[in-house]
Amino acid sequence: MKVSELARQTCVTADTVRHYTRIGLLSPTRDPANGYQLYDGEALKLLRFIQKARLLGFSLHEIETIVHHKHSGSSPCPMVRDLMARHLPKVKEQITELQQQLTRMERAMETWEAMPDGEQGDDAICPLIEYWNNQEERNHG
Amino acid sequence: MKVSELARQTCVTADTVRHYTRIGLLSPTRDPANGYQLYDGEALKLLRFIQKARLLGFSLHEIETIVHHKHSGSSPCPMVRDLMARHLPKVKEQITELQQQLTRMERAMETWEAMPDGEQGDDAICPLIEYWNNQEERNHG
DNA sequence: CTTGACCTATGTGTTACACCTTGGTTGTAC
DNA sequence: GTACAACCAAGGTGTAACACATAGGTCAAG
Repeated sequence: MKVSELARQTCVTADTVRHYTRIGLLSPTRDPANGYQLYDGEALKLLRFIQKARLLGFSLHEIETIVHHKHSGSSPCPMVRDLMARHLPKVKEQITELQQQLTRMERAMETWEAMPDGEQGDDAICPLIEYWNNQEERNHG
Repeated sequence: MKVSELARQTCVTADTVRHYTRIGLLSPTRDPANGYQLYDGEALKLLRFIQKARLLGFSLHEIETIVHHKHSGSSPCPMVRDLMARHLPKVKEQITELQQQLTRMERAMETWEAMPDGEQGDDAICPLIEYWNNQEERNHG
C-alpha cells in the first residue's frame, strides 16, 4: 500500500500518515524501484489502533510508548489503565475551566449590551474590555 | 521599569513580558547605558489590558489588532463585540467535544474493569484499546 | 509525449509561552 | 577592589498534531 491508499482506508489524510511515519510510529518499507513508502497489513492494523487510542485521549507519544512496550514483550495494559486514570481528572478540569471561560464571556456580553462603544477621546484602549470587572460583583441584586 | 519589575506588578513571568515584547505587543524603550528594556506606565496599562482580554478569550493576535485599531483612531469596540460573538459558539463546541471525550473515556474504563490484561501470545497490541468499540452499542438494556 | 494525479523529502506555520544557552550588568559582602 | 549572586540581554528550541507549501521525481492514460 502506498501513502494515499492507506490514508483512504483509514479515513485520514496522507499528511497524517506521513506525520506518523516521520515520528516513527509507522515504519514503512521502501519500493526499491522508486523509493516510495510501502505499508503492509500490519501498518493498517497499527493505524487503526492509533485512531482508537486517539479517540480515547492518548497522545501520539503515549501511543508510541504503548506500542514499544508491546514489542518489548510486556503487556501495555496496566500502563494503559494507569494513563487513562490520570487523564480523566485532567479532562474534567479542562471542562470546568472552559465552562468558567464561557460564563465569563457570556456575562461580559450581557454587560456590554448596556454599554456604548468607546470614542476617540477616551483614555481606554477598549472600554468594553478595560472596564470589565472579572470579579463580577453583581451578585443576587 | 525593567522586565522583571513589570512582570511582578502584573503577576506574570518575565518570559511572558519578553514574549509580548518579541511579538511587538509591548514596545519598551532602551536604557542607553546598558541596552535594558524599559517599560513605562503605558506599558503597565497595556499589559493589564492584555490580561483582561486574555481572560475574555481573545488571542494575542486579536489583541494586537484591537490595539492597532485604537491607535489608528477608530474604536475597536464594534470589532470586539463581533469577535466575542464569534468566539462564544466555538467555546460551546469545545465544551461539547470535551464532554463527549469524557464520556468515551469513562465508558471505556467501566468496560475495562471486567476485562483481563493482554498477554504475550495475543494478536492485539493492547486489547483494551483494540477491542474497544466506539459505537458503544450497549444501549437501553 | 504531454498532462494530471500521484509520490518524495523537507521546511514552515499554528498558540502562548517555558526553558536553555551564552554572555553582559549590577549590587553587596568581604 | 574583587568575588559572587542575582539580575539582564538576545536568540534558539520545545510543546501537540498535524496542515500547508515547495521543488522536484514517477506513473498511467490519451
